[in-house]
Amino acid sequence: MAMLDERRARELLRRSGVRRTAQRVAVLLLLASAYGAEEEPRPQQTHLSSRQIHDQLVAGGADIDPATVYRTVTAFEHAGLLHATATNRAITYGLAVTPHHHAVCTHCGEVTEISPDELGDRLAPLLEVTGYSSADAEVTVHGLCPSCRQILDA
Amino acid sequence: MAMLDERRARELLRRSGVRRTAQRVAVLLLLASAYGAEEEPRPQQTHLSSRQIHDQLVAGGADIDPATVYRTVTAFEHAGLLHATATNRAITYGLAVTPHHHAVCTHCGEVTEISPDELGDRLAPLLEVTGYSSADAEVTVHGLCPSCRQILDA
DNA sequence: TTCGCATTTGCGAATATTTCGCAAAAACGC
DNA sequence: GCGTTTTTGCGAAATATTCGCAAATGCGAA
Repeated sequence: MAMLDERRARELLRRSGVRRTAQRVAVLLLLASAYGAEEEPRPQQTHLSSRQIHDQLVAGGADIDPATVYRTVTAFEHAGLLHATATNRAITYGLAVTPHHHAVCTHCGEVTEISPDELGDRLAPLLEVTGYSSADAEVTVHGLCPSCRQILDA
Repeated sequence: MAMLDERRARELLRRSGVRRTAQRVAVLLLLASAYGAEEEPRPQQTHLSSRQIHDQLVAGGADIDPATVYRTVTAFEHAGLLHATATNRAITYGLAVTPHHHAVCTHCGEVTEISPDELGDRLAPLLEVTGYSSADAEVTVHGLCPSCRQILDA
């Protein structure tokens, strides 16, 4: 189900210059599994807050300290493994293994994934303007999702 | 210097269906002034955290409670006046009077503004994919800014 | 493998941050 | 102006985040 198995997770960490520890692998796998299959009408939560990460890991039987989660997401973000998004009033983290993109509704907070395929080369012109390289850039669209717009228009 | 004077701020609040109070006008003006002129080689900070907003207002002689700032940014964000971005480890807020766009460096946290003009119609095709309307959508690019990429490549 | 060094973890505690309830104050429509 | 509704400040509680340090772990070299 997950796009990332234990083996890949390990390699990813090594390549990213991050020491491989049980805790870090766990965080990585959890975030990977959050991506899961995408068959739901409304995508499930792909981004998790530090607290959610900790809670879910503990619920899954892992033994990890909250402080470690904080340190881990910080390290991961610096290594470019994660991507932080402001959702409602919390910072949530999503896997950034492959550049991918999001649309975040400013009203309901829902995060919709946009695959690079869907985006095609519509991104390149936009990046040109910024000087960022498309290799490691991600785009987040903030706005009203279609359903919230309907509600608010009423 | 600011793109927003007292008069405009008031009108903006009214149109947004937000009650006009001294505190809210102050927050709005502060964020507007954060935009300032854009002549610096490195853009100054255009997005502020709740704490920064409070500190700067107090430093400027205003009398406002931290709790009010929290409530205000929440209200503003809902009204579509602000836009939240995850920067480093904090949520920061920037004015969203006119849709505008950002590039956030995941390494140094710097936020670069992209004007709608610069973007031209490069945005529309991207929004098509999401179903979001271009009227109220903003784009944030996350990645390595050119200078951080150089540093990290070394 | 085993050893040694550098990094990471957990823990406990110190700090920050954010939310809440409530009474007083301020805004808005009439 | 007047009454109603919303917002504010305050104090306190609930959460969240960071820190220091000793023990544990990972990783490269021998």
